[in-house]
Amino acid sequence: MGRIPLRISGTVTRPTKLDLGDYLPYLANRVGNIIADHFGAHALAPHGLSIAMWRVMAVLAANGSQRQIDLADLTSIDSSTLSRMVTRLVRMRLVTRTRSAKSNREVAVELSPKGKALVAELIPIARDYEAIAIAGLSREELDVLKRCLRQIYANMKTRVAPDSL
Amino acid sequence: MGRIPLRISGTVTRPTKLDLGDYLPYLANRVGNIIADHFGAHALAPHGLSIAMWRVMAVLAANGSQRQIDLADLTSIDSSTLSRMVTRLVRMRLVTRTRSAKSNREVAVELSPKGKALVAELIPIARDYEAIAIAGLSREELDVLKRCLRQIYANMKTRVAPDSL
DNA sequence: TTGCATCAGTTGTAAATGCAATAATTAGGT
DNA sequence: ACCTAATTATTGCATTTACAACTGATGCAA
Repeated sequence: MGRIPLRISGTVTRPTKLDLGDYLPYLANRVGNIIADHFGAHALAPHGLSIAMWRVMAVLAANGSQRQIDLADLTSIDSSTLSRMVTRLVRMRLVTRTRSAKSNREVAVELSPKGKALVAELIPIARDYEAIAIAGLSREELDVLKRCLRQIYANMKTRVAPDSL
Repeated sequence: MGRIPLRISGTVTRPTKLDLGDYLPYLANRVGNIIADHFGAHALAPHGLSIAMWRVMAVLAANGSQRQIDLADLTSIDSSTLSRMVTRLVRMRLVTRTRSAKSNREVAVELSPKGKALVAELIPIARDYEAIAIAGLSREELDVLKRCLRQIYANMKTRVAPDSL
């Protein structure tokens, strides 16, 4: 993994600045957060939902009934946090939590009718925010952008979990 | 902001699923977080630093001495959180906090020599992680990617603060 | 100058988070 | 079948976080 120090007049020098405006992880994080913050403040907060809760509901809407551990994996939320979050969502009558049929230690989390209705209401708004975000980008640029992001995620994912090594 | 409902045989139907794998805010967030997590676990944790702390130090390295309120703005960290964080960084002898010369209510946060040394040590590692992330992307794709991310951020930024409106 | 608004930073407090430990169940090997 | 290991979810607890209230300092208008 060759970081090559530049050698100037016999002395090894390393750059001591990182131009954050050109640093990909920073750019990606910033973009992901600013969109989420706007959507959260305008669309989610009125319903008492956090961004994390929204992600859970979106995953449930897209993939159907899930075990908590799968939800945790798909949303990158710690399973203990998720457990308490599902409790809250159940209290809000947005999801149901039932013991799985085939395995008594598993739990099946599912959108309730009320949850489905709310997701259906929020999805177009989420799309609106995406549209605002990508304004001015061409179809081709957008394709490249998404493909690259998927590729990068795959690159990091195969690089094993962040805690191993 | 035209979300166009599709009208099928007289009934207005709205899509009730969001394909997260094709949804830009999700993709961006996921990418930003997975890189940060890897870097945090491998490079930062051994030094007792969180990702938020690293961002503060990177900003200080790039932009020099800053007031806390500016740091808060540049890093998107709440000013109260930042206040306590700077206290920790001072205790670790990585930054200094001195009363600003021209205004007795302001504070000037600056990297200490030890902080500078640590940043200089970490920057090449940060670059390594960026390199791992973008493996397989062409120069052109990378340019498009970064340009698009900058554009998107600008789009959202002009859209006023997330709490106004 | 005086009074008031604004600004930078800190602190109080309740809620949320993540790690570790635990309970409860299932899977696998011999 | 039996014992052990692995899996899933929950809870205890210390840390972290964000919002609000507050302190102190500065700016500004009359």
